Amino acid sequence: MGRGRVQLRRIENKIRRQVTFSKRRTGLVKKAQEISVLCDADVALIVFSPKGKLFEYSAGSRFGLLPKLTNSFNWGKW
Amino acid sequence: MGRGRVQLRRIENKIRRQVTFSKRRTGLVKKAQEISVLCDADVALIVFSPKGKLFEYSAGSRFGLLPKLTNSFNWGKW
DNA sequence: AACTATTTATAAGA
DNA sequence: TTCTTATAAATAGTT
Repeated sequence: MGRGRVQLRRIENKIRRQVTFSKRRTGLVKKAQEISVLCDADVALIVFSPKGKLFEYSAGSRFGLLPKLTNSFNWGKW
Repeated sequence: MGRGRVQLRRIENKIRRQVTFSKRRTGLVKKAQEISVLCDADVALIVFSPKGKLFEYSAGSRFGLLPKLTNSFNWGKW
């Protein structure tokens, strides 16, 4: 979507990669919210930016404790 | 996207809800794959259909063991 | 399951 | 980074 077609490979330019990450993370969370509401589905989404910053969204009783778990767990970088 | 605007609330018609779930689950996984590849991000997505069927996608070393964990864990319905 | 009109997401630019 | 805009992509309703 946008001015050009998407090539499905890592964006090498750091700035472009960060901008794309920011835009797509917003979109992905929105889609996760929508399917959970529209379809009454339990959804968990956890995303780490290339810099290691955590973003998440979850809905539904199965994932009630997930935010606490993800925040207390030491994910490290492996 | 489509012939009408989306109202962000539970789709009451069971058939329509299932069809929408199927379409949007596919789209959501695709988006998760794309951001992981394009932006070099670790991503975990876990979705339960209204019937309780598990769907998931994960990418990146932080989530290397996630498929095994999610499959062995008894999620139940709470 | 396919189709297609339309909405929505977003790539590039300002 | 926030807004705009042209265009690609997703999908709601239909067949």
